[in-house]
Amino acid sequence: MDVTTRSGCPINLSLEVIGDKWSLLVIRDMMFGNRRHFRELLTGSEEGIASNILADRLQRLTEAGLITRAPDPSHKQKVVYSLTEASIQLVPVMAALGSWGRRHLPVSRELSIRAELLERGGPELWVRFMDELRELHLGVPRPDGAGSVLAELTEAYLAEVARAGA
Amino acid sequence: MDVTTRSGCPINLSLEVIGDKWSLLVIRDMMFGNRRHFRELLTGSEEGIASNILADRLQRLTEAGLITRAPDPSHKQKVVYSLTEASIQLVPVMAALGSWGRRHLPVSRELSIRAELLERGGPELWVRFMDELRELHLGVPRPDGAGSVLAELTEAYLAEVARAGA
DNA sequence: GAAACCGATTGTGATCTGCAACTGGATGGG
DNA sequence: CCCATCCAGTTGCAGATCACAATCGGTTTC
Repeated sequence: MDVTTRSGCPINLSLEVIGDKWSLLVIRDMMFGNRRHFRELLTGSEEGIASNILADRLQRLTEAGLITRAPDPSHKQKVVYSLTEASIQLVPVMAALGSWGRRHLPVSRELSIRAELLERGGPELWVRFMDELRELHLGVPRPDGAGSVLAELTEAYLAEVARAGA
Repeated sequence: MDVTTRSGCPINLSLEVIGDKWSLLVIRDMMFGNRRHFRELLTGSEEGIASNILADRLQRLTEAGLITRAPDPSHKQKVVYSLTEASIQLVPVMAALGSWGRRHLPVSRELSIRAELLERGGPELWVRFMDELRELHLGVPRPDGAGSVLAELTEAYLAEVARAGA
């Protein structure tokens, strides 16, 4: 659907796919929040995405190959969105962007704890996380006993929320 | 000027600053193309940025602290734009984005050679490059004998252009 | 003194965005 | 069966942002 390409530069092409204010947030919520349904993405968003924008981005990302869409067997009307290998490989981009934002922008403590852990964990942690995402979204089995990076990140986030809210 | 913040999430805040199709390209051209004047950025852009968009982005990025503006002593009307420490630290983001784009999008060989070198060089190369950018843009001296990453990248690019054009 | 160059600004339509209301169908409880 | 609720979106609309071309006043070059 991408008939007009401005240039063959990798950075430019990446921006043509994810260079807007919402696409990466949708992927972030699917990736770190494990949100898989339209409603979850719509109402769970910290930033308050509008339903038409969400619908548009889900469609665009699907066309770009960053997301797949499948009916939910448990509910005839529900749709399950999954990450693809391409979007799973955005983990390092997310980590870099999170590290940079954490360092240079007025982030909130609760929401930046995950970025901090991703930064401290480095590439080894990213790889573990990506393997977990492959299991969750692509059904690729992992060896037993592999811990859950997602759970670690979520726990750390909730602990920060509890501390702040106390 | 950023009165409305959608959330304190590092990724969201980063996107509010550089989450559009042009900002990162302007920084890319300053960073990898060493373009420092309005005209250089305007006419040297592979993607053909419009002058009003360029003016707007330069102003926005200046307000966001990613760019500084100074008169050019050699020409009363010229203005020199420089990267700041904040934008220099976008090097890892650029590298991650370049690696991802190179792997998943229809990039051209000439324009992706730099992304490939950045990926192969890894964080050690990025640090050397960032030191070089600090010297070029912030006037921070480096030890003598430190090679030029920028020159290496540019040479590799030109070699690819020559090969393709031959 | 004329031509070229400098960093922008202006005007114009086209596209994108945010917001609220709404759609047709599915589900669950009484 | 009935009705409230939930589901993934769609529609309409106003305002913001976008791309493109022409142009600005001033500076430098020849």
